[in-house]
Formats: sequence, C-alpha cells, structure tokens
Amino acid sequence: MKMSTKGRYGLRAMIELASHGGETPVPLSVIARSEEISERYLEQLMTKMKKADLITSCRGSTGGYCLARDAADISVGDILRAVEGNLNPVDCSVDSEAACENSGVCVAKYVWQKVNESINQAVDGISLAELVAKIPENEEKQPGAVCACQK
Amino acid sequence: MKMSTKGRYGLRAMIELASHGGETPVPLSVIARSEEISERYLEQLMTKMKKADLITSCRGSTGGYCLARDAADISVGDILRAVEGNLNPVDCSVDSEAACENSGVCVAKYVWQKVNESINQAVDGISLAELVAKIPENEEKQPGAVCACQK
DNA sequence: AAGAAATACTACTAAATCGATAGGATATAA
DNA sequence: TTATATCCTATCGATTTAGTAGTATTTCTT
Repeated sequence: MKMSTKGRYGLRAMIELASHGGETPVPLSVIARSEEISERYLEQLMTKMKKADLITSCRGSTGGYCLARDAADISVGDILRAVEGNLNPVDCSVDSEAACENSGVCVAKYVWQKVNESINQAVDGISLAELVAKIPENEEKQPGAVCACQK
Repeated sequence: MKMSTKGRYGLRAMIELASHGGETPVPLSVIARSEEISERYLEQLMTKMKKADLITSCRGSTGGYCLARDAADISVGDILRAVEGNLNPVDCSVDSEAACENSGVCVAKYVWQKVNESINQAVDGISLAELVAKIPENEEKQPGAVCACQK
C-alpha cells in the first residue's frame, strides 16, 4: 500500500507551483529543478493534472503552468486522484464492473469500502492553500492568486 | 495505492479461519480451496501471520492453523500489517530512518502523516469477529472460540 | 514400523508495474 | 528566425508481485 512517485511528485509539484504566486506561468524546468524531479517524467504528470483541470498551460517562450483555480479550491485529493487514478485500495469495493461474483456476500468488501472512505476523506480535507501556508520562512508569494494564463 | 494480494488474501484467509469455529485446526488446503487461493502462496502469508502471533499451527496429520486468540481481539489492522508490512503510504512520514534531508521543512510530509493515521484508524477499528458476524446465512460456527491447538 | 497428511523453509521465475528516457512535433515571444 | 516552451507517443531497464518448486520435518493413524 505505497503511494507511488506519481502521487508524491505530483503533490510536490503542485505545492511548488502554488507557492510561485501565479502572476506568470511557471515553466516545467523550474519546478523540476527545484523539486529535483526528472523533467521528462514530471511532464507526464502535469499532463494528467491538466486533463483533470487542476492546472492550465501556456506554450512557447515565457510559457509554463498555472493553477487553474485558487489554491484553496484544490484539494490534495484532487491532485492525487488526477495522477494516481482513484485511491481505492481494492477496485471491486467501489467499481461495480470490477466486482466479483461474490460481491453481494463478500465481507472483505466492507473493509475496503471503509478504508477507501477514510483515505478520501483525509485527502479531501486538505487544500493546497493550507499546505502552502505551512511553508516556513515565507517562501510562498501569493498562495491564493490564479495565474493570468487561462488556457 | 492498491492493496496487494497479500492483504486481500490474508484477510480472506483469516475470515475463513475464524468462521470455522476453532475447535480443531484448519488445514491450509481447506482455506486455500474455499477461498480459491494458491495453496503454496497462501502458505507464505500464513507464515507471516504466525510470526505476528495472530495464528498458531499444528504440524502433522490432523494439523492446521488456528487463531491465536479470540477473533474479537484481532483487528483487520493486525492482519494487514502482518502480511503487508506497515501501511504507511510514504515511508518517510513515519520512519525517521527513511526521512530525507528536508524532513524538517517538508510540507508534503504533513499529508502523508494524515493519510497514514486515517488508514490505520480505519483498519484498527474493525475486528475479525465483527466481520465473521456479518457473514450471511449463519455460515459461521463459533466466532469467538479459540482453537484447542495452542502451539 | 510404515505411510499419509500436514506445516516449515528456501530458492527460483514469469509477468506486471514503475520510473524514467527518447525523439520528435508544435506553439509563442522576442 | 531563433530560443524556449509545451505536447504526444513510444520504448526500456529495474523492481516488485504473485506464484512455483523442491525438500525437510512433524504427527497421527494403521
């Protein structure tokens, strides 16, 4: 039951992005360098977060990524589900397609549903803004601001 | 963030074992057959659960496995941690050895700690006895009883 | 005493997943 | 026109997962 680098990198990248204030797009290279993440790999994660409408992007010179909305309106759950897929520990507990033939009488399923609920509750209860506010020494610039680039 | 077969099989095997009442040891072959799990693979999981003092075993003919204590005193968390290792989604959040050099100022760590707590709380809040009681049609026999074999 | 049935222990292996890397194509500002 | 970005797709080595395999040992039954 480990969180993969997708979730770990994705969260860190979003924290980094949010802490840049949002006035101008932040290039991938900046995020990757300061978080020490492979640029090429992080790019794939950014694509997922863009598809999930958590960030926007601008191409070309002076391009980069921006938060798609206020950091207070982006939860850690939004981020993790965007890059990791759903957070259910066992698919059959939620997805009716993945359910086995014993689904109706399966007692274990009860466990997986409880775990699933508690994980999602935990991550949905933390906003990106909250995390940025925790960064020591006022490293953050304008946590709440949304980037001028709206693409 | 998926639970592996270790956790899934381990839990099912324990439910099956607990539902046998506990008067006589239950052979691995019986559990494996009724849960449709590879006998050889399940054996390795049983070894882990034995090391965690959740079950006892008797060798030889008429041998098998028994719960080491009352099903009410075995939590799902006990079982999952026995077969999966710790349930922390990210090691650095708990294990100080695994902590990175940024551990002191890491904001992401706060997230992983919260998730860790919520997962463990969820699984520790469910007992094996509770699950056996949920089995429909009185398939269970004597949930609370502990096996005569104490080895 | 022999045989059957069970756990105990250790090593190996095929398949899937993870964590990247690679090579371009396309867009945009200076 | 050039430098600097994102976008898209494919590939690939390493690790982990899930399961096999072989053998030893213990215990009950006959």
